[in-house]
Amino acid sequence: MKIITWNINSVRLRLPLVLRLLSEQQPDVLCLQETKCPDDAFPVADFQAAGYPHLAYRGEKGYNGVAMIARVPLHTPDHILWAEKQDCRHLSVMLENQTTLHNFYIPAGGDVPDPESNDKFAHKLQFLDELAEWSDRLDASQPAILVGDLNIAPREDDVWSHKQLLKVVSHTPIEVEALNRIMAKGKWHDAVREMIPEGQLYSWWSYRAKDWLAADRGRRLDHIWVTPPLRQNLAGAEVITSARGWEKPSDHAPVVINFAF
DNA sequence: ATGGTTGTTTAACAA
Repeated sequence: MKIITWNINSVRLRLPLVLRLLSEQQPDVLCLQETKCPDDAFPVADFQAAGYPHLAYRGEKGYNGVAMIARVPLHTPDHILWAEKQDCRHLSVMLENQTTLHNFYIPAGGDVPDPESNDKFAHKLQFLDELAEWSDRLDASQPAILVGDLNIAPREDDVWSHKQLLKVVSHTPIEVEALNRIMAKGKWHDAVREMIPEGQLYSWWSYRAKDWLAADRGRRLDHIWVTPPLRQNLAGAEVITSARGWEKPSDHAPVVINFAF
C-alpha cells in the first residue's frame, strides 16, 4: 500500500498536477492539504475519471481544507475541531485493513514566534497542545497512520540551516519541543525518518527564492507517522522533489510512504 | 538588514 501526502495550495488551480501525480505514482490514497475548495466545488468527476472513485473532503472558501483521494474504500469519514475554531484542518477515515488514517493541516503560525503578540502562533501552540492530549488518549495498539503538513521541521537536518532558522516559525525550540514531546510518548513514530534516517531532507521550498533548487533552502514540514503495530510493515519512503519543479507548482513536494501490504 | 512569491478574492490576508 502506498500513501502520499501533499500540501497542494489550491486543488482547483493545481488539478492537472494532482492528476499527474496520481498517474505517475499510483498511490492507494493521496492526502491533500490547503485545498482552498468548498465541498460543493470539489472536482469529484475528474478524480473518478482518473480511477480514484473513493473521496473524502472537508473544505472551506479561500483557506485551509483537507481531502483524501483513493482507489480503495474510505470508511466512516470523521473529523475533530481543534483550538476552538471551525477550520477544516483534520479528516480521518478507516481503511479496509482496519487502519485509521488521519490527515492534518496544522496552522502555520504567522511570522512572529511569540504567542503573546501573535495570535496565529498562539493558535498553533494550542493546536499542538490538543494534539498531545489527543495522542495521549489514543489506543496505539491499533494500527494508525497520521500524515499532513505539520508546519514544523523538528530536526537539525530537516532545515537548510538550523542556526539561521532557530527564530523562524516552523523551527523554533518551543514548536520543536512540543512536537518532540508528542513523539516521546511512543504512540507515534516518524515513518519517513525510520526509512531515511540520515541526511538533509526537505518537503517545502519557499516561492520567494529566485531559484528554489539552486538555493535549496528547504524545510521538512510534511510528515508521516505510524503507531507501533505498523513499524514492521514500513517498506520505504520518498520525497517527490521533482514535483516542486513542475509548471505552476505548489511550494510543497509530495511525501510518499510504502507499506509491505 | 531587508525583501522576496503565490492564491484567494478584490485590498487585504494567509502562507
